[in-house]
Amino acid sequence: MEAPLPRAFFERSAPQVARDILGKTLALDGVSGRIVETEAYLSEGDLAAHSARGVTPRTRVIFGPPGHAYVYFIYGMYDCLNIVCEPEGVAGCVLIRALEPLTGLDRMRKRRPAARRDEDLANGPGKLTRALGIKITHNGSDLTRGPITVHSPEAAKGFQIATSTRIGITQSADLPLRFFIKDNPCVSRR
DNA sequence: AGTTCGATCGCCT
DNA sequence: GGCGATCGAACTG
Repeated sequence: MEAPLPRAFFERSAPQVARDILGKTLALDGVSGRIVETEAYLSEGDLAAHSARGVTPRTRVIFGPPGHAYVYFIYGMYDCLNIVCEPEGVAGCVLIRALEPLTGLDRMRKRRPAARRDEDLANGPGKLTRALGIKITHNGSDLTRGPITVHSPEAAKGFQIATSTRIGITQSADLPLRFFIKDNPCVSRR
């Protein structure tokens, strides 16, 4: 596995990072997957962003330096992984919504017994954190140092990027900030 | 201190 | 397609 993506990769606008990170590899402790679906959350004019109402104990890391994990606990059961973007002091992050499993499938299956097919192991934001073992304790983790890392794949595959509105939000719901690899079977929704 | 509701998932009909 | 699980963050008073 090659070196993790450098901090400069993440020190850009959230929509830019959300597009460019498609096809990259997310890894933790030998378990990894190809990022096939993301959503961008903006620093300004985005009421759906957790950072929209300023710095709180929860949203603190979103305003911190880029390339760190923002992990939050939702619906009493699920952890969701975001990657902090933009220069330090500016909010903005990318929600990782789905992975195509690459390595460590046996461990993913143990952690996700409800998944009937391998495509279902990590095809949702709550599913992929469970499949990889990502929890709230990883909040603030530096992705350029690990243990959670993002890499360019050894051999890049060609793919088309599709865009849509974001899933599961009620405010700022019309912004086209969801990005996914077209026709990939591990995307959470068409 | 109490209330509301959520960037979800899986099971039920 | 609908809904319950399950609990913390944020807001109200």
